[in-house]
Amino acid sequence: MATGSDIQQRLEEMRAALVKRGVAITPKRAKVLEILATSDEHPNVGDLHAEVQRWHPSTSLATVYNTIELLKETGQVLELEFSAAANRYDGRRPDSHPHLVCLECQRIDDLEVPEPEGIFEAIGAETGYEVVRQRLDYYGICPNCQKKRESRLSGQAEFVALNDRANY
Amino acid sequence: MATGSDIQQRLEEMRAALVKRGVAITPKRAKVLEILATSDEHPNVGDLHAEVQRWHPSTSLATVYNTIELLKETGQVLELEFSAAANRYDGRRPDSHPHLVCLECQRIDDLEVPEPEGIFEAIGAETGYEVVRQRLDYYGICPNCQKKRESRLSGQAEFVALNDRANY
DNA sequence: AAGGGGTTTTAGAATGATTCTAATTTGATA
DNA sequence: TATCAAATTAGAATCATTCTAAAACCCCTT
Repeated sequence: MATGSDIQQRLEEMRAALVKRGVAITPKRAKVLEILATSDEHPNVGDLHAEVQRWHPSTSLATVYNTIELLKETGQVLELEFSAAANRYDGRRPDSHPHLVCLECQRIDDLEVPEPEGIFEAIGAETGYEVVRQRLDYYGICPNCQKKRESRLSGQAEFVALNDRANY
Repeated sequence: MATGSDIQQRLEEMRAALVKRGVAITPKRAKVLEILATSDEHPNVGDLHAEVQRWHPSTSLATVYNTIELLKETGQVLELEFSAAANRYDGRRPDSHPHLVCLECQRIDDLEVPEPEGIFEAIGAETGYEVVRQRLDYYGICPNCQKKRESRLSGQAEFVALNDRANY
């Protein structure tokens, strides 16, 4: 679990990276950084935009995209790409690490799985690729959505039958 | 390496799945299936469309999308999603398995990595998720693109210096 | 206090993959 | 040959993201 000082430290890293990159930490950018360093919900650009607007109502989408681009360039945010939905962002752990994705509510959780030591090198030796990062996601149904399913089913047995037949 | 009979078998599975699903195997659909069962290049919809058109010039994009949708529904094709580029499709191995993705030329190779036994269940027990599939991709530079890089560099040292300076 | 000059921000247009829609074509069957 | 559902089509719609050109902002110097 992230403590307050974890967050402060992460925020400081992000700021330092942008300063080194030569751009200003404007109030709107600072707010994007803060949300990313704080949130464990892997927000998308729309989420970030809405939240920044609570503090700086004139903020445009372009500013959020622009800030994220800067963070990506400096390796300070992990972008989780989706083709059927907006991309999601992880600012608390910008290194590539595994996630659990709920296919029903689109919730995304971090997953603690130790990386096999030297896996990039091993794959490189075998395939000739120079591996620089990975993506490992598990897709399924989160506990909340499982509960919702159960209560839907228990109350309405006749709908289950219909649903089963739909599988032909 | 895939033999002729591997491909025939795969093709037969696909056809059977669509028949069971209750739709016709039209000539255009048959061609999409054939390309998917044959190709190891993980084509995107545009690639498929262009190839089908060589045989059936009147084919529309919609037909390709529609056929892929049917294959997805019946678990007969693996969709590799990308947000910055068109999705890619693997019809030879429709089960989720690891890939190597070249960041430069977008080549995608299958990767043989044994799945840890019972990993879905283990993650489920730990997190409460009901895991149904995974995605594991390694991103890097393929051997071809590495060679191209080297020859670019060796011939043009002055450009290297310029490039290095661009990193500030 | 005013003016310059570069950076940041903005609104809206452009892009591009994918999905949708409504009309047309096809093909099997009677 | 007539019928009717399934398949196909062209083009419109959608939507996240990127691009563009103009406006706003900020710091520095005078």
